[in-house]
Amino acid sequence: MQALAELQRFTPFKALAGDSQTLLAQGLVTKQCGSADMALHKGQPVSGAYVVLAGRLRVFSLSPNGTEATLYFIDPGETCVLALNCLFNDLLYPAWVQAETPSTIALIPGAVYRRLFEREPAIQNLTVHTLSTLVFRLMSELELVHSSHHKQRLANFILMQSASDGVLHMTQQQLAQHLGTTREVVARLLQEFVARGWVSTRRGAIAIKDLFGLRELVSPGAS
Amino acid sequence: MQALAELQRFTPFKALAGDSQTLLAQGLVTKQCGSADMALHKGQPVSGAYVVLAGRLRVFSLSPNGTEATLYFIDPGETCVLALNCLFNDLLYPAWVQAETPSTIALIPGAVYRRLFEREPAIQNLTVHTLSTLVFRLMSELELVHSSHHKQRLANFILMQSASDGVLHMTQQQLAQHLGTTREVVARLLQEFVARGWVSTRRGAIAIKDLFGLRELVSPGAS
DNA sequence: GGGCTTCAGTAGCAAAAGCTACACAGTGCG
DNA sequence: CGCACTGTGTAGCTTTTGCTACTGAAGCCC
Repeated sequence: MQALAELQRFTPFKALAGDSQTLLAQGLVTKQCGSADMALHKGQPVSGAYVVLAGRLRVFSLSPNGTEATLYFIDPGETCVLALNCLFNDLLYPAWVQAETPSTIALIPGAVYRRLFEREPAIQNLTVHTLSTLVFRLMSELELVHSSHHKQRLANFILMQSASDGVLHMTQQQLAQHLGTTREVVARLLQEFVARGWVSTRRGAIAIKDLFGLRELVSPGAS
Repeated sequence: MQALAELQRFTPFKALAGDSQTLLAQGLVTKQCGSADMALHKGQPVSGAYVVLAGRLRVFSLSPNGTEATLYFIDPGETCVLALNCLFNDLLYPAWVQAETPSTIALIPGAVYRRLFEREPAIQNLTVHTLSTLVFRLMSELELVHSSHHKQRLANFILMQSASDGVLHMTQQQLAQHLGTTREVVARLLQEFVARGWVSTRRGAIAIKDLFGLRELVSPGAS
C-alpha cells in the first residue's frame, strides 16, 4: 500500500514485526490538507494517531477574544502528540491544527495504535519520546511567554523561524497571530529593530541584518 | 522495607510482578523535604523518577528578571513528570521544584525505572498517562496565560486553589508569585473583587463570598 | 504594654500593550 | 493607466501592568 510505504520512511515504523506491519496496513488512512485547511478542530473527538508525511502543521490555541497563538509546529515524520494524548486519556482535542503548507497526514486508528503500543517496544519509545518532546516545547514556550516582553518574543521568533538565508517570509499580521498580539505592536517593535539596524523589512518578509543584536536582546549577556 | 510499603499504597506499584518488586526495592531511596526546601534545581541532572509520598511539591519557572510562576503542583501518588521526561531524553531539568509543605519523596533510580518500563505494562501506562496529564495541564496553563488578563487568572487561581471551605490561605505576595506578577497588581485586583462582594480579604487569607461572580469572570456566559 | 516583623492598602508615575484610524506603497488585473 | 486589494508605517489615546514609596494594621516575642 502507498501510505504504508510512505510511513515506513520514518524510523520507528521501519522496525516493526511482520504481523504488526499487517495490523498497521489494515487501518491506515491518509488525508490531504490544502494550505490553511483545518486538520483538527478544538473539541473534536480524536479518532487516532496523526503522523505528518509531508508539509507542515501548525498547532495553535484560540482565545475567546479572537487572538490566536502558535503553540508549536509538526514537521514530516513527527506525530501530533496532542492527538496521542487524547487517545490515551479519552479527552477532546484541546487546540486547533491547521496546515501551514499543503500537507499529507497518515491517520492510524486509535484501536490499532493501542495494540501496537502494547506489543512493540519501538512504538512505546516513540510515544514516550514524542510526549516528552512536547512537554519540553510547551515548557519552553510557557517560560518564554511569562519571562519576556513581546520585544524579546518577537526577536526570538524571527531568529527561530527564519529560513537559512536569514529571511522570514511572513506578513506582520501573521507574525502578530503567532505571538498572540496585534499587527500594530509588531510594526512598532519592528520599527525599532530596523532603527537599530538589526533587520530590514519589506512587503511580506523580514531579513536579518544583525544576528548578534537580536541574540543579545533574546538572552542578554549570553553573547 | 518501609519506603516500598509506602510506595505500594499507590495503584501502579501494587500490581507489579514479584521480581519487579525486588528490583524496585533494591534501588529505592526516600528523601525528606522541609517546607520551602528545594527538591530540584533548574539545570540539575536528573537521577531518577520522583514519586511524592506525602506533602506537596510546587513546580515553577524562574525568569531572569526574578519573577517566578507556578507551572503545576504534584500531590501524593503523583510522579514528577518533568523528571521522567529528562530521564527518557537525557535532558537537564528545565524548572525548579520546591516543597510547599513538608514532603516525603521516593526516588527510583533511572536505570531501575527504565527496566521496569520495559517489562511492566502497568509502568508503561503510568508513564504515558502521567506525561499526558502534564501535557494537558501545560496546555491549559498556556492557553490561560495568553487568553486572559491577570484579573481572570487571579479569579481562576482563587477558585482552583481554595480549600473546600472556600478559603485560600496564602499571602498576596505568594499569590503574585504563582501568577508571575507583583503584589501591587494582586492587591489592586483583589480590591476590585472585594468591592463587588465576590471575596473578602484578611491577613494571610482570602475567602470566597460569591462563587458565581468569580466564575462569571473566568468564563463569561458559561453560567 | 512596647517594639519588631510581616502583611495589606494606597498613591503616583512610567512603560508596555491594545484599539481606532488613516495615509501610502506594492501588487495584480482589466 | 486606473482601480481594487492587501500590506506597511504612523499617530493618538486608553487600559493594563510594573515599579517605588509610604502608611497603617495584625501578629509575635520579650
